[in-house]
Amino acid sequence: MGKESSLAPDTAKRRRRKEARPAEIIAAGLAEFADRGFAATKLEDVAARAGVVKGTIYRYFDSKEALFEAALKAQIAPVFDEVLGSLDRFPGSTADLLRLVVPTIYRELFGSGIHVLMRIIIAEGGRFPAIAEFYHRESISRGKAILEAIVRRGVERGEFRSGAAADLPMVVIAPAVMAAVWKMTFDRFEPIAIERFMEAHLDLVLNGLAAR
Amino acid sequence: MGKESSLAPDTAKRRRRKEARPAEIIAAGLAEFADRGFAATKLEDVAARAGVVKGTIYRYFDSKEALFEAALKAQIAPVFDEVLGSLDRFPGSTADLLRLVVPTIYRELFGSGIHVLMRIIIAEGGRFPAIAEFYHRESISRGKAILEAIVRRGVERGEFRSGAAADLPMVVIAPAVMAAVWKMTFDRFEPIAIERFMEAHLDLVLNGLAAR
DNA sequence: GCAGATAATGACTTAGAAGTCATTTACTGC
DNA sequence: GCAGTAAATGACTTCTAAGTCATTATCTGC
Repeated sequence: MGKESSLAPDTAKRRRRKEARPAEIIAAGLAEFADRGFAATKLEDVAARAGVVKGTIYRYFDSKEALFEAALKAQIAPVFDEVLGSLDRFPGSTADLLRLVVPTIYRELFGSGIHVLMRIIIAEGGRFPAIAEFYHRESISRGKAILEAIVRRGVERGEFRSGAAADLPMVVIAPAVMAAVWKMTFDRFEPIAIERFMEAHLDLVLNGLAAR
Repeated sequence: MGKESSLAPDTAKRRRRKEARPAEIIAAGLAEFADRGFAATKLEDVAARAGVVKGTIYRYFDSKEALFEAALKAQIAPVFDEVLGSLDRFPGSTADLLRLVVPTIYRELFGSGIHVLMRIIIAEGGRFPAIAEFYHRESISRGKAILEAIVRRGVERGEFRSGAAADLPMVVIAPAVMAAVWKMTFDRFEPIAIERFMEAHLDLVLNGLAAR
């Protein structure tokens, strides 16, 4: 953090921090957008949360919309690519591979800010097609490719049945999506235990794909 | 949709239709709320769509929020109850029962306005907990009960394995939820074929639950 | 320690949408 | 047909939040 040569560590009220501001404003914006939606979010609130004043936001972003798009793009991190390559090298069964990958997805979904992102995409995707398209291209389609590769591996090695489910590997991850949706809608009224849910998910999927 | 017939002798510009207005305004409101969200929806637009003027809305609803709640409550129709009773009487296997019930759910989800409702609940649930709670109580928890009854039947008759998936029957319907979410976010960029998706869904679930 | 340069501020303007209400007009019973 | 009524209107007020900008305070190099 910045420092000052007075008594309290950070007394100056107008610290100039050109480098740090955008990221702080983006983080504040993302949080506000996530639980209010684009239209209901006030830049005044975003500013307050970021520890600045509304006018400051306009030094770094042209408009509310520009901040919105910047915030979402900053959050969409394609971490998938390396996984695809390492699939070939995995030594165990494909069931074990799924037992490794599925919990990773749950951790990503519920540990990081991704389900926050999901809510925004669902809520605002219609009005910001560019964002939905970007997210689809950068994250969703890659995740899908990985799933396809895994299921194909299982079929090729004779571990999984071929059939309708193997042809549309998306269904394999559906319970995780449902859990995320539940978390953001009904969890207050009827909480779900993610750990148990994930076990049920794996139980269903591994048995559903397994060759007889 | 309910528009005025411009040819017919319906020229009067201020028809008084006390009975029909509320339903028309609600329908218009639901449509606008669904693709704009609560905050971004303008009552002026709702009025235009309903063929009235903004002031008229206030004859029937106290506020934008009141209209919103009325619209959602009108759409939440608990059609589940009779199903629960008829489960006992179903003659076939539990797999066949699911092959009957799952397509019904897909038809409900995609044929009627339910996935529209879903989007609103996801987008605005945080700001309108009363609505989310109502929807959960009237629809979700009943659907869940039905699923539980079906899976229990399968286990009791020795058709389904008992295990993690059978203990949390929610996972069984997850792919339908995912399909609905997909429809409202990425379908423009990468359309999914609901029919094929449903087959993959049933394939995965029936095999995943089946006793060995 | 001084003089630019510019990050940050907060008071301001503006736009747009919620909500109000006096007036107009269609319908009703007589 | 007429008078009373209330449904519907549209012009109005009010309020809120986006976006602007002249001023102020902090930082930098000298």
